[in-house]
Amino acid sequence: MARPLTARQQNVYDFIVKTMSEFGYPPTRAEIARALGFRSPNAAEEHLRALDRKGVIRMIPGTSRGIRLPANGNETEPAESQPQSPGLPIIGSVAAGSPILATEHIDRYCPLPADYFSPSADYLLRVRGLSMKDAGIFDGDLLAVHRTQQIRDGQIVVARIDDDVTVKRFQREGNRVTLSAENADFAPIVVDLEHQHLEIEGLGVGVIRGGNGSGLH
Amino acid sequence: MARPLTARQQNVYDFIVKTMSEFGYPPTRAEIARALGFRSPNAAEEHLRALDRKGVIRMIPGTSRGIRLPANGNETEPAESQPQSPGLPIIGSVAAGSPILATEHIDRYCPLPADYFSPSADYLLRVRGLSMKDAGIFDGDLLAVHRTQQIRDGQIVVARIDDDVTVKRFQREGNRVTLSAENADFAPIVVDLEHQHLEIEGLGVGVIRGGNGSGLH
DNA sequence: ATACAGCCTGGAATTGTATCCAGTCATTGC
DNA sequence: GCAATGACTGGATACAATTCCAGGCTGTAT
Repeated sequence: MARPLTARQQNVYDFIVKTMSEFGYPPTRAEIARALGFRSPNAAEEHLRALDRKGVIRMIPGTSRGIRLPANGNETEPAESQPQSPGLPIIGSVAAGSPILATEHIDRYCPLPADYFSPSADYLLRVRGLSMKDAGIFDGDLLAVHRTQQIRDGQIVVARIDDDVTVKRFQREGNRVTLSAENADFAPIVVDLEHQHLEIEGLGVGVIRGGNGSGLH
Repeated sequence: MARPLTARQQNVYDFIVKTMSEFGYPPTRAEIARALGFRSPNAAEEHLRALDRKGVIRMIPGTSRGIRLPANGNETEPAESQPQSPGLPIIGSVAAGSPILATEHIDRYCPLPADYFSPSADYLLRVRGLSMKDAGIFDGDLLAVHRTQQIRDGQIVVARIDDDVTVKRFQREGNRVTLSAENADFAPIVVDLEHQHLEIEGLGVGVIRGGNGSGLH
């Protein structure tokens, strides 16, 4: 399934979602063109065709405002869309192996909208151990993760090194990446990108503690 | 507010709701007429006017499919319950004076159900300062609070001493209560219940960090 | 080099839709 | 009896909206 929307296509899609949640009906070509600054409704039409081809919308021919959003992952506005999402999935623990993203392994949800965090959270990971205690992340906490590879220095990331998944603070100097724990008992991990493979699973965007009866200690 | 819809008006209204939940956009006059067996779109138009007059829909003039359902009761089958509470109120900051419980000072909500925590949370407080950093509560974090006076030793409480509100760990020995910060830079506060007044606002039951774009540091 | 997708302008044909006008028929309240 | 309201038919008009056609300009694959 080819799904990489271009930046412009994403703009159009976002405007459709926004319009539908705000007004209750989809926009016309002219409205899209006006909102995005096109001088021709045809520009909007072509973007709609592209979005339909990629499967994120469905066009109903010959119908005014004939745009549908198939059941799918969307975000932006909660507002009053009918499918009430179960919330953010809790997909596993860090330091207890690899988090598994398959739906069948998700047993719990935290009823928070994804866009409560910014950038928006894609899933939650339960953190094991105290390696990040000086960053305020304790054993049993849920870490909200935004799935991305774009990391800036000093941010907290979920990284995978040889099938080992950890939460660490990220620092890069040329080809050397340092993953630091926030706890004096743990030594930093230095990865040489030329010889070792480092995969970034995502960016830490939030922490939740005390949910599901785990309490506060 | 006169609101008794006639049977026919109810039919039209039901068809609008059904169409919107099924297709994602409202019907046209012609579609309503076809569905209800009218031979003229004008019949639908007049019903729409009546529904607009009675306030159950809103018509947007000059706009195709320009029908909106104002926030209101809906029915049929989409299994959509609207009594969606706004979530937990964020009622103020600790260490910046007294938290005010009046509704007019609540500007933000965290869209989490109260019973996500256990015992359930009644409100959220934004914590200022680092006095609880060793307990994983950092500056800017939201503390979920369960309003109660029943505290056990070692729990984290929101306490009020002479109009000063703080978050501390609670310890009681006879008539002497010790409120300890979780930070070596802060000295514990010892309260003699015979001479000083100590009011317990509630019990800390959870922590949320990173919401509302505050990010993770 | 050439082809192709993405992204856009400008114009125009055609159909979809909202909306008005003129009536008909029945029911209800005054 | 008469006005008011609800529930329509039938037809007409003007604008809203989709959709096609003919381009241009930028990249990135082949």
